[in-house]
Amino acid sequence: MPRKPPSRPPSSAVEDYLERILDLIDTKGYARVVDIAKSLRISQASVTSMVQRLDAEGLLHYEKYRGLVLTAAGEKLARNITHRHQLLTDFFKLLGIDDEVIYHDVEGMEHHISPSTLRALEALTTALRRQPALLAKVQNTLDAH
Amino acid sequence: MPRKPPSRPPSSAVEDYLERILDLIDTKGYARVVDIAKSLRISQASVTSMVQRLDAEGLLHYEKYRGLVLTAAGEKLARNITHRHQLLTDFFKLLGIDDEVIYHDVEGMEHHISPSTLRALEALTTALRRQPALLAKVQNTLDAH
DNA sequence: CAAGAAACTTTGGCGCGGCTAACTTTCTTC
DNA sequence: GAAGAAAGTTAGCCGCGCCAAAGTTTCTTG
Repeated sequence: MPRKPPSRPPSSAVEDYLERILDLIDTKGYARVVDIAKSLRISQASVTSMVQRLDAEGLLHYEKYRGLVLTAAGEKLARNITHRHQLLTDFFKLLGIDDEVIYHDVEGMEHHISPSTLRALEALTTALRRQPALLAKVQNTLDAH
Repeated sequence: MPRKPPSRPPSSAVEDYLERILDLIDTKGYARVVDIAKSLRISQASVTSMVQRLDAEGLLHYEKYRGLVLTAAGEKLARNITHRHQLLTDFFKLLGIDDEVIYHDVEGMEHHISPSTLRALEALTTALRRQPALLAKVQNTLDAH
């Protein structure tokens, strides 16, 4: 059995990179340094060094000048992150929050939600979808400033 | 009129400090460096330098070796932060999430919630309090793993 | 296939927010 | 009021995650 390095939980930055990389792969078939950089609005230099780090951590395979692919562990992690992002977005969408605001808030909050909190929000979202009257009430409260 | 420095929005660290400082003042009457340090589980040295910075930003008055008091601006900001923290805690409490988890999650998320999202959560919390049946349903879903 | 363009990497640097160690000031206690 | 304890400060350092500038590799195109 290969020895696992101690590995602390992924930082917010690591989660952001994985999320974008998976999205690029799912939509374009591959993830280039230049695209990751544009997507995250950071420099290519920053992307290169993070990609090297993610390779060292076993989350992706990186070949200098040639590109990268997620490992099984990296893809699994990335899918969890994406799922969490989607659940949060769905929940706030249900509350009628503006898309721009949702994007901003989810981007910041997603890294700090525990699995159990996420499950609770998921259950709540499901329950609320069946209570449009309640949601309408919330909207009224908000519209009344 | 004094010229306002450009001043970016407060960092998460700044918000954490203000939150603890206000809490100490409200409960003990004053906030000493040593207490802030214990409360945030960081060194006194770190607190000293942050306090100097908060003074420079006009959020508190600091007198070397003698202590500190919040300015009007600092207290107002701190109360907003505390209010936000409390709303989030109340909301998750309603969902039946474990206290430890709430504490952890709120600590991380609170810095990333827009006012409009906060208002929506507040309205939702109010509406949900009147729907114990719905909340029970959420609990059932969660208990069923 | 040569040469310019585009992509990528390396190097060195910076700000933030922490730290320890050493020092100074203030408080306490006898 | 002297001396030790406690609180506070300063100096110097570190890791993270970003950057610009310069160098290297790969792609494109006439």
